Amino acid sequence: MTADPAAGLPEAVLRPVRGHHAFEACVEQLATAMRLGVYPLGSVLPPERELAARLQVSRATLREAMAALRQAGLVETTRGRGGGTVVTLKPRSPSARAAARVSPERRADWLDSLDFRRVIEPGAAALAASLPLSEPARAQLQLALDDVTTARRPADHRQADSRFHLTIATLSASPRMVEAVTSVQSALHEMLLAIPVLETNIAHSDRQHAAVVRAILAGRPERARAAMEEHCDDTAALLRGLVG
Amino acid sequence: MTADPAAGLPEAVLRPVRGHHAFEACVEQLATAMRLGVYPLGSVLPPERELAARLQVSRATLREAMAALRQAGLVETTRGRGGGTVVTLKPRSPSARAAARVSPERRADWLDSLDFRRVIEPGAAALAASLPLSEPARAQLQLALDDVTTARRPADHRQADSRFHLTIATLSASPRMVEAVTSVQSALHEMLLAIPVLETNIAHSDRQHAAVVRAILAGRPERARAAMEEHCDDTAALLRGLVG
DNA sequence: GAGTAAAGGTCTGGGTTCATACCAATTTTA
DNA sequence: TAAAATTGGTATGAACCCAGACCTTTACTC
Repeated sequence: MTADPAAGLPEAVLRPVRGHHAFEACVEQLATAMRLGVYPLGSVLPPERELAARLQVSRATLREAMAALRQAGLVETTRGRGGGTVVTLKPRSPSARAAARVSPERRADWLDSLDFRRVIEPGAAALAASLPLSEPARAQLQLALDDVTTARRPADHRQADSRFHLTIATLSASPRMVEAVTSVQSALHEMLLAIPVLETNIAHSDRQHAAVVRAILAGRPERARAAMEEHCDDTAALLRGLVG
Repeated sequence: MTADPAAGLPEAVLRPVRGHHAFEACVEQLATAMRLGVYPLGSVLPPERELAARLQVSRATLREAMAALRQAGLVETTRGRGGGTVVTLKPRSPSARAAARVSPERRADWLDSLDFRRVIEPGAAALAASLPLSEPARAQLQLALDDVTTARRPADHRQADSRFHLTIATLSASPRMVEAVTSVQSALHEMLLAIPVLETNIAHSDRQHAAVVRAILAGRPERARAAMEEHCDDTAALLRGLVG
């Protein structure tokens, strides 16, 4: 008799070993970073050699990605000292394009990201609240919150919101957490762009953001978690019906 | 004036674009699956073509990985119909090898995985508890629990434990969750092997496992989360000192 | 104005990976 | 016993990716 593989596990555990081609992955990462406002309109990307090192690809490959971004109009490049690549991607508002053209796989991934988010982001907030935060860190968090609340146009608000959530993740000081939140925010961003959503209740959302920040700064993990959970639940409720 | 990239975020968000060489990633995934008991000793792996499709690599690349596993003595292969690749890797007991030879990066990753685990596994348990589970799913969970409690040798217990946690993740029905738990369990497994740990308190651990299962089967998300959190905290407390 | 520094642009040789066939061994089945 | 089916084994040419060196443009410094 030979042993059986554990029922059901193999299918779930063995995953595609890498997304796609390296240069596509670079395009994806950089475009995501720009869309989420990590590199907002007008900011300048690091030099090619540095970016290549950070993404652990050769400069040749990174340059292919850059060429694609340039061609797509997301960035512009100038040569010479003091030159570099600046972001020209303007934050987009939610468009009226129907979500009908979305593939079932993507739709499933979106729904998954909502479930995952409800675990990961409250966890990140709680973790951040449980750590002793440096003064600069506290200031950074407060600044990220202010950016969200003062953003006027919806597109700017969207980017500031992503940055806010990413900032909390970085404060948790856990690389895996940052990666998870980045992934989730990217999916969220896609959903919000693809869905002709009623102007979300920004005031409501901002109150929840503020509550999360208060709890983190006060060092109250459970409270931070609960506040973020509520925030995720409200957002998810809004979206779940529209993509289902 | 040009916009600045959001302070601190770029460094955290831009991550290496892939784990380099596809065949190494395949080796890693397969070896992990075997070590964690997803494919226990004596089980037979899926045919090469199927594995290649699942990992989304070419068969040539997958075969390179297989050759490495074969050479390392983890698997054996026979040809012809009914042939295939069987697992020959015997589960290892925690060895007395000191953890001193571990690189600082790995050590940091280990500590990170403990923080991350405290968020992800309780979240997975809660999510699973919040879903209506099919009868086979309930049976699978119960079976996984029984495997842990009845395992005699420490090495078998270790594998059954990994399988138990992975099973909960799959019941949460979230691919991202499964991936996160797999990553965390892999790190945990490394730590437990590298550290000459006192025989952990298996009875205590089993009681906690049982509590988690009860909560999940009863459909009590908060209780499941709390039980799993306690379990993670206890394990982490044991490990944190030894690797720090 | 000459020189240096910092950035993007280009080239080359070699290793990896891919897709797609086709071959060989072995068991099942007709 | 012969044919079919399933599985691992092999081969080939194209596309991709890498490391490193070198060139060009531009701004700052002396």
